[in-house]
Amino acid sequence: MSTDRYNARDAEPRWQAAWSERGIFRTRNDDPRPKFFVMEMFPYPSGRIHIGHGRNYVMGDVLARYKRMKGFNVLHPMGWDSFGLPAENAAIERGIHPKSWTYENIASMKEQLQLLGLSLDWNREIATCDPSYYVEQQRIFLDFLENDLAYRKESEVNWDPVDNTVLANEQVIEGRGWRSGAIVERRKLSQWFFRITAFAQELLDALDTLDRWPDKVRLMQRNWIGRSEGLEVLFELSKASLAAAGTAAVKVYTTRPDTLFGASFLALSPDHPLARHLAASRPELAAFIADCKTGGTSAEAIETQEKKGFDTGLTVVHPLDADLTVPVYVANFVLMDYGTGAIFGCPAHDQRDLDFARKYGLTVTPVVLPPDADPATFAVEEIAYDGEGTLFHSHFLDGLTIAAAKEAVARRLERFRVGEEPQGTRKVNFRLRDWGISRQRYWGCPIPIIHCDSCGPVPVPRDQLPVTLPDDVTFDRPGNPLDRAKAWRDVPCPKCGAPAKRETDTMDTFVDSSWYFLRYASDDVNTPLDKAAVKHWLPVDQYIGGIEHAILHLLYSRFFTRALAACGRVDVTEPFAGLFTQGMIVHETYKDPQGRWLFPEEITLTGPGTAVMVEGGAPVTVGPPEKMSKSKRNVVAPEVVADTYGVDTARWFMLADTPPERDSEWTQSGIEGAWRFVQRVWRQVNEAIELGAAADAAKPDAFGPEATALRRAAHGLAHQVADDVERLRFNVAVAHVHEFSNAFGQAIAAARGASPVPDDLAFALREAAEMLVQVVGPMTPHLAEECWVLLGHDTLLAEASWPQVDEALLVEDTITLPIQVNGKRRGDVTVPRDATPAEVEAVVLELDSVRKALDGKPPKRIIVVPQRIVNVVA
RNA sequence: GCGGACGUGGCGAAACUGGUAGACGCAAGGCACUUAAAAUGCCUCACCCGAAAGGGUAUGCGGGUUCGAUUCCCGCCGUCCGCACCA
Repeated sequence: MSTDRYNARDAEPRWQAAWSERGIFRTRNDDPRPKFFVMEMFPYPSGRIHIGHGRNYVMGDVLARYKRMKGFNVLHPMGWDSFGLPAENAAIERGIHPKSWTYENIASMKEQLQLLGLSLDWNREIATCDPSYYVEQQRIFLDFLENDLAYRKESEVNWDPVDNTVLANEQVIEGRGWRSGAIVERRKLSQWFFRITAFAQELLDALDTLDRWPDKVRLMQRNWIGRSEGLEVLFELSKASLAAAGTAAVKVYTTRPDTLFGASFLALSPDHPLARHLAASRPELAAFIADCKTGGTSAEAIETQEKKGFDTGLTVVHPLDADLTVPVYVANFVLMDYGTGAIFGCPAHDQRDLDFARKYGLTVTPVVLPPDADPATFAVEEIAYDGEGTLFHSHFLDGLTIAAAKEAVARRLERFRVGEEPQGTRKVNFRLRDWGISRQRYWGCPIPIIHCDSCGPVPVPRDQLPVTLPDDVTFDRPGNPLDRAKAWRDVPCPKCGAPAKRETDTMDTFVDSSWYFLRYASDDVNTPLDKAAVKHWLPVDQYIGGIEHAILHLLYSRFFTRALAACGRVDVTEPFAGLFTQGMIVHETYKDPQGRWLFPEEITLTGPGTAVMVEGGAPVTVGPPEKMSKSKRNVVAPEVVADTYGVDTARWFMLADTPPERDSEWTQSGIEGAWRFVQRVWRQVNEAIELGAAADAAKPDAFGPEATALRRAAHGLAHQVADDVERLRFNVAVAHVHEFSNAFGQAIAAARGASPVPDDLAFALREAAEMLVQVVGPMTPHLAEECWVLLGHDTLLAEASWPQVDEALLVEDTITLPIQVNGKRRGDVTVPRDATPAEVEAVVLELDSVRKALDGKPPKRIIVVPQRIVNVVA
């Protein structure tokens, strides 16, 4: 029997081959066991991966392997989010076709991923750029179209006037095109949209049912959907303004109808129809509107933009007091696509309105009086008041709370009429916008539409799907190659047969990832969306991925699932029952004296925060830990770790110490610690086999204290780690394994001292070794297989069960209670587990430390918390 | 600006629903084994006073509730994240 080192380099490929040969991770839909669907967010095949990419896959793998041991039919699939801009950039920069670039990357990344020993069902591997995948996406598009969930409308895009091309937001850098450097314009194009807003309320409400999602993510989605309740109010134009306006009234949206008596201006969006109407005959207004259009759409451009207004000279009548009129401005900060594109300004109670009023000399009338403020002297100067209070200066609202005033105004305006319409209408608004999916790009899923001059946009007949991307395209010029692919583009109209053109826009890649989890359910490539299989597998029991997808990907996926249900394609509404957002792996950064980034293997650490270069010994600037990235070179290649320490060491390290939702720092000493532990398990199992009972030894009738202690530790381990893994507390699971290993080591040392080893201890040693191996199986699967063989098994541990826990061993007969006097610990006492509080009290009062503290006086009170603590109040 | 989270030894952290603060690991120091080193095993390791026994102080800071607070409440300070002209 060998107690040499465990040779990961030899063992790991062997076991990976064994798993693969036996096909044990192949999942069948007709398996009768209860299902468990665990998946990690699929990667974009950008090229080589680094160890930082591996953390979420390892976490998912631990759960998948654990659930298999617990008797579940586990689905743990993998795929590639393989459409996207980087492939096109590679084509432009290096002349490689996006398709070859993508598939080459998939091949090498797959090899690297497989190195990690993940228990994936590669039979269900998908790539979103494969026609066998996107054919279904095109069908879904047509389903959405037929169910009024997809539509076409004009929308603004970033336009590069030099390259004559549309730019994605991330290609606009400081308002300029990333390649041409030209100032980006906003231009309107006809584009396809998915009607996610139809589900706004459902998507919001259902967040409450997602109790296994992080609160943070639910909150982010809630804010993103952004529901607000308010009132639409018609402001009639005053008589003098009617002719110029050419309309009878302007509709505004407000969430603060209570402050209506504080209104001092109305502001229209530059895109508001009335603003445009007026601009037609007023060049200075047209110029103002044009001026509003310059500048980027980015957040910081908007933030720094000065708030500007243009006085139209028109006035409107106050809806609650016909004697009052309010001036109408056009203002650059009013958005056309939220509410009605027009607002009323109440400067006293809205900071932005106040700034605007001060700038243009408008009146500021406070109408909400803060509690305890004096109505005679309260005034708003520089800071608007948006707190609670009661109404004043507000006629029939005076004295009401804000909530009551809102209600009173709504009731009154609902009864008033402007023409046929009620003057006020309660309205719920959402911040959420419909999802524009058109991208003027080549490397994406083609939109299955043909544009005909006489028939308009015509869906591609379903029997002609998929519309596949043409391979014969060039990237030597800016713009979308599909626009130039004449042979592909020019087709007859499916309806009338006249010459027509294909839609050359492709879908946003977020569409690809919005239903791939449904695709995994099917094990038949010809039925990519299999309703019965989806019903069987969905929802995903545990989804694991980065927090960066908290909003878009996860919201789009939720929408897609609901939309598909509305189309009758699936029976589920929420795709992900459990969500976990894992932290990143970070690593220190290193720079040479010239300021160039260095790879970790190019430096030698010489102390805390100091390092020198391996070659030449020049001093190295050590930077703080940051997300691993190729550009900063603070990356570690998985194959290097596998070669040096073995993959199990890397897996153990990734799970240890840091809570999985936090960022974890990759360090040399940390990985060495993990390596030592892997070796320790190997050694302990070997020693336990040597000292322990034979595999077929009968269980002794009785166990002495030493053997019992070890058995308690081993059964406690299996119990604890099961709980830890279920709750994804991998760092705590690792700590519990360490704790057990310490106890195991002591038992082994004790056994060494005995000769011969008593039967009960020998049995316990062997049992403990078995349990340890089973428990670490999900975390360090190769090591566990190797130990499993040593233990005499001819099966695979990957197919073994989780150890049976003897519940009786988890409870002790006696229990040690800490004793406090006045809340300070003054000792402890060991009592029978089932001792009554009175019995405990009696024992406690006899304690020297307690007597000393009481100093002969009777205690005021004794609190006995059974099986927890005793507190004596002196 | 709005919303949220977090703050515990030299470091990563643990502490279940208000009940022994610092489990477990890393680093550091000591000892054993060794010709020596590596590896391994054992021991020490929050801070202050003390030779020790023991005592005191400690979970960002200040209050509060409680027999008892890392945990609950209020106010500050700091760090991080999300949204951001949303009427």
